[in-house]
Parts: sequence; C-alpha cells; structure tokens
Amino acid sequence: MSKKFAEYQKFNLSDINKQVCQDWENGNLFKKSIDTREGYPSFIFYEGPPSANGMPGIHHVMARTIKDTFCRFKTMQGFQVKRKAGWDTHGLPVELGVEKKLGITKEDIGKKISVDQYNAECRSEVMKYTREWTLLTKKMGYWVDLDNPYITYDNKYIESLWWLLKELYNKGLLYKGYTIQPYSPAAGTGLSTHELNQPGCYRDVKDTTVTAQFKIKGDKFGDNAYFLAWTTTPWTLPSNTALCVGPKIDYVVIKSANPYTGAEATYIMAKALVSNYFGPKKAEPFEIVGECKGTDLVGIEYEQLIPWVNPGEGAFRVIPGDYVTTEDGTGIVHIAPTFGADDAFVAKKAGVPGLSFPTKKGELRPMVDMTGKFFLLSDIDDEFVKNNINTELYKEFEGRFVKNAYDPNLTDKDETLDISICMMLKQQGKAFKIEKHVHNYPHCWRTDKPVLYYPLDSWFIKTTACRDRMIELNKTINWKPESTGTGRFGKWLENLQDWNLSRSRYWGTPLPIWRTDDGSEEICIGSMEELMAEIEKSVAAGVMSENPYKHFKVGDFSKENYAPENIDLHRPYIDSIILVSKDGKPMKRETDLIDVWFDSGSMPYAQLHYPFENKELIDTRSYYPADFISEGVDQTRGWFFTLHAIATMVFDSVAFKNVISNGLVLDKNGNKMSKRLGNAVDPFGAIEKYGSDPLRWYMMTNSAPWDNLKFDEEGVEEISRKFFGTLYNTYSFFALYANVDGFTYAEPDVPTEERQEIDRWILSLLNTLTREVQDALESYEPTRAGRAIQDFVTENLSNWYVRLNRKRFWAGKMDKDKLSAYQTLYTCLETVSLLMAPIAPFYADRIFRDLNAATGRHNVESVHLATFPKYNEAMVNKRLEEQMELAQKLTSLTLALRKKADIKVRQPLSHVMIPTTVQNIKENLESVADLIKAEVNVKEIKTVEGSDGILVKRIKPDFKKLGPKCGKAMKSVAATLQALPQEEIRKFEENGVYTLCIDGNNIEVSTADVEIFSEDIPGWLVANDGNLTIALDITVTEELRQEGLARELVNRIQNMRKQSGLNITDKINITVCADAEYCRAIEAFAEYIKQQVLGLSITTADTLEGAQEWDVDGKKISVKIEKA
RNA sequence: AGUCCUUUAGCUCAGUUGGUUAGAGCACCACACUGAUAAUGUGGGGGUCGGCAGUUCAAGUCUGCCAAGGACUACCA
Repeated sequence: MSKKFAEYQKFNLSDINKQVCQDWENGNLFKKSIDTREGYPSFIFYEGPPSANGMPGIHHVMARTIKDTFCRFKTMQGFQVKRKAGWDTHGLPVELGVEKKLGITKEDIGKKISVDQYNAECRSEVMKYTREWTLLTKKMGYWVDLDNPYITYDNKYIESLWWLLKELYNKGLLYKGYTIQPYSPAAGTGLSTHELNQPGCYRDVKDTTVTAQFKIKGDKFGDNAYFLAWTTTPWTLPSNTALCVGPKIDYVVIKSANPYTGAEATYIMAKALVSNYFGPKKAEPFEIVGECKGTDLVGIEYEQLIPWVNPGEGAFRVIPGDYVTTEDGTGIVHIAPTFGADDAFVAKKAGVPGLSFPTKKGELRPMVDMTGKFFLLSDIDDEFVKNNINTELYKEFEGRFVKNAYDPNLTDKDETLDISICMMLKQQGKAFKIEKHVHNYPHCWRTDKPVLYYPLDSWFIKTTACRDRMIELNKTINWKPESTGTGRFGKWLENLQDWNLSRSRYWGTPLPIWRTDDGSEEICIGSMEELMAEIEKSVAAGVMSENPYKHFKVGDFSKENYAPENIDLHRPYIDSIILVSKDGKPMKRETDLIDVWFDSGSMPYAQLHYPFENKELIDTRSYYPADFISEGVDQTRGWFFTLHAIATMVFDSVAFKNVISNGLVLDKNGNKMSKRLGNAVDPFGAIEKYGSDPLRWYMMTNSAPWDNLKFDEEGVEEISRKFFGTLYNTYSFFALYANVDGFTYAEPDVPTEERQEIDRWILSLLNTLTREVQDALESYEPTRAGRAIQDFVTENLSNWYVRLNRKRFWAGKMDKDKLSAYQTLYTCLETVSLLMAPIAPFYADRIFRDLNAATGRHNVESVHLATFPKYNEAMVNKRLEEQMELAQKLTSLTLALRKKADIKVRQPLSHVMIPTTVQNIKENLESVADLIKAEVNVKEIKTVEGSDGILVKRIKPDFKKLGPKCGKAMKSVAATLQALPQEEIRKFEENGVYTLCIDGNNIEVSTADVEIFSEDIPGWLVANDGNLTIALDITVTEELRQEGLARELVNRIQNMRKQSGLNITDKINITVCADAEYCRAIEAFAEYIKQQVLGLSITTADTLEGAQEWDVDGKKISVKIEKA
C-alpha cells in the first residue's frame, strides 16, 4: 500500500502549533537537534538572562524569535548550537516586589523581618513567573535549555563573579571612591541611574532661584566688583567653594547697580547673557566697561558669600570648566563640590576643597546630613565647630531641611530653606535677582520626593583605564544595525566613566572585600577555597568562634555541596564572617552588593562556573566568545556593555562577535505598550489566537528587527492568510492530486533538460531564493529572508506556477511531463519548508513531515534535524527568469486590454501584436509564447519589426548614460530627443548615431544612449509598460465566437458537475437545448467540450426535461448532464 | 542637554552606487474567475517622499538646519 500525503479539512495554525509542539516534546527534538550535531563545529550563542519576577510580554516573543531563528538556522547548517537558558535573579525590582508583597519598606528589613527571611522571600519571589516563562518559551517555539539554566543567585555563579572581581582587583581596576550620587534622603538610600530612569521620575518643579553677587577680592575691577552666578538650589550656596567659568567664553565688565538696594557696583558675567540681566527695560542703567575671556578670570579670588564654615585652603577662586555654557544663568557657575558631580569634578581638578563636616561619629559629610537637613551643631565634631564654624550665623539655620518634602512637619506652603537663604542674601545686598524657575528634576520613584545629589562612598571598576582597548575591540564586532555599534555604543565607550559597582541593598551578589576598620588592610576573596582558608585563619586567631561554612568541602563541585542549605554566600550570612588581617586586626566585609549588571555581564564565565569547572571551554576559546547574541537596543549600555567591559578587562577579548540589538514593540499607533494604558498585547492570547508561526513571521518580516515594530494584530492575520494560507493551499493542491496519482517521489528525477521551461523556471527561482535566504540569514537579516520566501510562495509558486500548471496535475496519465510537474512542485514545497523553518518552525515542520512521510526522502524525523538547502548554481537560469518576467508582464498587459475592450478571457481572440526590434526580447518571447497564449486565451502572438512604418516610435533618453556626457545640456538634450519627428528617429536608428545641436554645440548621441520603442499602433488597442508595447486584435470572427460559446458551455457543465457532487473522474453524457447559433457552436466544438468535461456524448435537443437553465451573453440555454 | 533611530499612499513597509511615470501588500471601490474555492485574478482611486535651504545637468536618495515621534545616556548653574 502506497503512502499518502496528509490531507486536511481545515487549516488552523493555532492547532498545528499545539500538535507540532507535542511532537517535539514526544520526540525530544530539541535535545536531538543538539546531540545529532555532536562533533560538528560549534556556533556559540549566549542567552541574555531575563528576570522571571515579571510576566513575559509580547516584546519577549520578538527578542526570542530573533535568537531562535539564528540558532535554528545554524543548527540546520550543521553547527552544534548549545543554548543555556539563564535567569537574572538579583536586584532592585525583586526587592521591591517582595517589599510590596509583604507590605514593608526597606527600613523594616532587619527590624520587622530578618534579612534572612527577606532574602528567602526574594529567592522565591524572583522565580514567581517561571512557569509562565517556561510555557511561553515552549509555545512560541524558542528552543533553549530550560532544564539546566544558569541562575545568578546560585553559589557557583557568585563564586565565578568573585573570581572575576578578584582578577580586576589584582589588576588594580577595583577601587573605592567618594563620589556624588543620586540619593534619596526620604528613603535613606542611594539610587542607581536605572532607578532614576523609571517613568515619571523626572518632573518639572518650580524652585526659587537666585543670582548672587560674589565680591571680588582686590581692586582689579574696582573696589566694589562682583561675579554674578545663578543657582536653582540656593541651599547649596553656603557650601560654595568656587566659581567656574568657561575658558573660551567672552565675559564683560559692567558698571551698574543692584536692583534691590540701588547700590552702585561693577559686575562680571558672560557677554552673551547680559541682556537677561541688564537692558533698557531694567531699572538700573548699565555700561559695559571691559571685556575678557574666561581664561583671564581664572584664579581670581572672591569673598565667601555665606561665611558660615571655613572649608580650608584653596577655596573661593575662579576655576575653569569646559562644561560651562551660556545657555542660561550668567555663564559663571556656582560650585558646591559636595552637591554636584560636575562641581566635584572641576573642583578636584583645580584643587579646590569641598565643604565638609567631620561628624561626631567620625564620618566626613557635607553640610547636609543623611536625612536631608543642615547638620545640627550637636552632631558635628566639637573641635571642628570651634575652629571652623561661625556658630552665630549657622545656628539660625541648623536643622533646616533643604527641601520641605524631607521635613515631616512642613508642607509645600511653608517657606523653604531656599527662600530663607535668598531673603538673607537680599537683606545683605548680595542677591542680584531672585525669581521662580521651572526645571526638570529627578524624584525618588519610591518616596516620590526629590532626589539629592550627595557624596557617597562607592566601589568602582576603573573602566576608563581600558577604554581604548574596549574601543579597539568594539571595532571587530559586527553590529546589527551598524549604527548602534559605532554610534550609541561607540560614543558611550568614548565618554566612558568608571563603573559604580556599589549598591547598598540586601539581595544581590556581595562584594567580596573585607577591610579593617581603619581601611589600612583589605583582602579581596576570589574563590570559596580562599574564603575557607581565610576563615580558618580567622577562627585560629580567635576572631571568629567557628566557621559557618564548615560543611562546605573545597574542591567538591557537586550540587549538594553548593546548595543553599549547605552554604549561602548572600547577606546576612556572608556578613557574619569576620576575617583577620596580617596584623591580627578583624576585617569586616564592605557591606555593598554589586550592580546586577555585573551579574549578567559575567554570564559567559559564570554560567560555566569558570574557572573552577569547565576551565578549558573558555581558555581554549571553544565556548567563548559568543558568535551571536541579541537583545533589545535598551541593553546597549546594559548587558552589551557589561559583557564587553568584563571581557576586555579580564580576558582581553570580545565577548561576542555578532550582535543584533532589536527595537521595541509598540502598539499599532506607535505608543509604548504598558499595562497601565491597557494597550499591552498578551503573548499567550496572541499565540492561542493565531499560532506562533504567523506571529513570529510577522515580527520578522514587518520591519527590520532593529526598527521599532508597530504591532498590529491585523498584520498578523494578514500573514496568516496571505502567506501561510497560500502555502497551505499549495500544499493541499499538491497532496490532493499526488494522492490521486499515487505520487510518492519513487521515480528517479526527470532530468532537468527534459522538464518544461516553466518547471525549470520555478526551480531556477527556487535556487535564487535559496541563495538569498542563506545570504540574508548569514548576514543577520531575517527580514530580508522572510520577505523573499513570502514573495516566492505567494507570487511565483502559487500565483504563477501552480495556477498555470493546474491542468498538468489533473489531466491525463502519469507521463514524464506530469511526473516532472509533481517532482518540481514537491521540490519547491520541500525546499520552502526547509528555508522557512528557522522563522516559522511549527508549520515548516508540519509540511516537511507530511511531505517526507509519503516520500521518505530525508532520513530525519523533523525539518529541524535536516540540512539547510544549498544553492545549486547549475539550476539557475537568469534567461528563463527574464523570459517568465516578460510573460507575466505581457499577460498582465493583455488582460488589461481585454478588460478595456470588455471581452472576457473565455472568449478566444486571434492575435496580439508585439512591436519589437530588440532581438533579445524576440527570442525570450518565443519560448514563453505558449504560456501567454494559454493564459490570455489568444491564438497567436506576432512580433512586428518597426521598419514598415505602421508603428509610432518614441525615444527615451538614458539619463544615466547621457548625463555625464551632456552635463548642463542634459535637459535640452532630453527635450530635443523626445520631440524628434518620426523620420528623424528612423534615420537615427539606421545610422546608429544622431547629432543634436544644443546651444550651438554639437552633441552626438548613439542608440546605446537611448531606448527606442514604439508606443502606439494607430487603429489598434494598445497598452504599454515601460518600453514594452502590445496591441490586441479584438475582432471576434464567427469561429472565435463559436469557440467562446463552447467554452462558456464547458464552464457551465463543470459547475453542474461540481454541484451535483460528481467525482472528478466520473464520466457523463450531456444534452443541451439552445438556439441555432449555439447549436452550431456545440457541433463544431463537440470533441473539445467532451474532452474538457469528461463527456462521453453530447447531443442537442429541442426540448429538455429536468435541465438547468443558463444565461450566456443573453442567450438562454438548457443543459442536462447524466452520469454515464 | 547629548547620542542614535524613525518620518515615502488611509495603514504596514520596499526604494540599489543620485538618473526622469516613486513601488508592493492591506484597506476601499468596480469587474472577472469558480475542479486550489472560507481561494484567485484584473482594473481604479489614492503621494508636495516630514519642512526649509544647499550641492548637482539631475535629489525620495547626498549635505546643513528645523520639526515630530521614539530609544538611550546625563542632569548642569
């Protein structure tokens, strides 16, 4: 019994999705796709770890489709592609999720709940949606090893991180620094830039600003001269220690007076901003008396504006800063190094001290304490108060909160510290201008209160030291799109800052650095072995009473040994470990955790527990660096950067060779999706509704991965219908007839040269397609690949090949020609299933399996274990492709003419005329003439030479060729050529050259520089497409009329056959009752009719019982068919 | 504020090294086809190629400026 091709009653991609998914599970196919490639070259892919504490969204389908597509493609190309899944488990979102769930705040940790319990909550919270993620992964067909994922909270993972940190430490790239960071006094914690970039954090606020007068020392500008400097944070003025000018900016010296007091004075400010402060509309007259550059001002000293605290040597002078602009303010910037990152930077460079208080606890703080208020004198070191603080002045302000929002007793309506200070300055005649100003200011997303820029201690990685190497290595990375690599990423590297690693939290990788209290000695731990040894030392020295990790066995890499029940490297356990210094002093761990981005950037090594296990995989570069990674473009400075930075600094290598940074998934109106707006698309719903394939296909083909995708469900539906529906129809058509004929591709291939031209044509296109798809995928352009496949299937295979060849499949016996048709169509379907498999893995597998089940041509069970098609150049015939294109164009033109003349395609016509002098077209035409004739139902195609004079010719200049030759005269040349009379054109054609006279210059034009074609044939119905012209003879002769009628009858009989439910192979007898003309037509074409409808006999009768009536062009006919 | 991306038909997108009628699909309207039929074909309307300026014989394409939308980074008086 011969095998059959599966035939389906309905087409539901969602169901197919589920079935194929099940087939994969049953066959353990993902594993097989890796195991069967054992020993083959590797294609190395790294999975960027998502966080499972949020539900997966539709954009994850996008990102993962890209990853999956290339991994499948490379697998099919014969590479072994291991894909280890990963989970990002540390960090703020997790902590916040837990705090929300438990209804606690950060302050409650260690009070209402122990750190221990808190971390346990985090550990479970972080994997909250693992089930959903796993489900989505399977449903969308993302093949990744979920059974052995790397998890960033894993002890082994942390140990690898420690090793990396120690490498950096040993290279001197890890240091502790004191920098200005965003800090939320209300929450009592520093904030990462990531937190500051939460939506809604930056808000417009209205603050009181002041332009203050800083009195210049000495009499260089007279004895009453001031610098004018503007600030939006007047509360920082008591901490002022310098003024900053732009070296290249022009400054002017102005004689005027203080608007509040009227006191005459000399002012210095940027020339470009004078009109903001002085002018005819202002109260005080002014006069510019001098001008200089910023450089000239540098070094000038001034008197302290608010003399509360003595900051020490080197303060109160003008320093240079490149960042100073003349966009607003005065072009002179007030510098409080303790409250601004830029301030601190320029001040440090110029050797200007910041203004700090030593506290009674022995810390060094700015004027503002950690709760956001001016220090109470009682909290400051007594000695310092005595020597450096003017307590008379200061005590009036001590304890004032710098923002009302920080003070539990104040509201927006109360006078702010800013206003108090402004009033004080005004009274003292030091305020030049006080006004409200609206500006954008960051707020803490947890407390909703403004953020303070505040100096904090942090650990940094000195990435700046490796900047050049990073830039160099980046040039070897293939970025898709290129602009992200050179632009966003490249620029980022050029302006690289040191990487602030510290996070003052609980749930994260602890910084493995232990220090003595005085900071004189410290140790960086790089492994468990080291830690255990140090603990033993500490126990021996009596610093610790016992080793809390005593059950851990060094060198035992079993799961049990590293299980959290055995050891836990997280806080608070790790904090209980006190090590001992060489001098016998206790060393405590620096309480910081590290930035979670370090976690993910370390995954190439930590996922392998490098270097403790799998050392050779990295060292021999057999699993490193990645050939390919892909994530959202928002990861450019996130994961992409941390991967690159760690690889450069520790391994002097790139971490990845090819990278796609994909765009966002927006809603169909181009808005960002968000749960709040309710425009987020649920990936599970979408997959259920459409199936994963259309979704994946839509995402890959609608726009390039790196462009944002405007997700529109209608687009997915369109893909379903247009591409998958057409492909399904094509397959169904094939299966239907192949089963009737018992075709199972058992016969040897019909030699190419013995196949019809149209077969060779589609096979030629198929190979061209194969090459294009391969090229596209190899250059990481899935969009181009998908679009090419889609175009081939819908346009060429279905709409042209199948449509034109339908009769070959249903008529006649299985001869060589029919076999050729089957083999050709089979090859196309099979190849398409292979080509599309990386993008649409489900339906591709369905078709492949259905085809292969009947033919057994591949000895693999799934398309994903098969080999990607190879381009066969011998099959490509550009000539044939041109010919067919010509046929398609001519057919379209002819059909358009029929339409214009209102003559149905069923009515045969005698001939079309195609004027052409181009030999090439003539030859091409000959080979496709039969096709065209059949398609447009015309008996004959005639070509006409131009010389007989019936054609009206036209010249079209070839601008590309003539342009460089003619230059400025181009326009006139074109106009002259186009206006050339018929006789001149004829002469031109005869001579091959023609001389034009333009503006007195002779220009010689040859026939190669122009296209000459006929545009019109007087008296004929004519159509043009480019330089192609056809004319249709619309005369319907008696014979043609008869044939037309016969065809109409065939059409009606076929309809009746179908209606009456006859089998397609049943034979019939026909009786017709019609007028005389129709009867003559039937008589004349009786054989034709019988053959078309499988009729044994056809007779005409005067009257007819039980017949069906039809109207053909106004004629009434009755037709009756009976099964023979 | 800086960097980058996007802007072509009502919608989604093509548009090669600049070359003269700016394309496709969807949607819409009309017609045809009816042994692939919950398919299919043909025709039609629809465009100041975001705006302005420049380079050029020639600009959707190159340059500059501007605008809108988006992303990232930063936050500065």
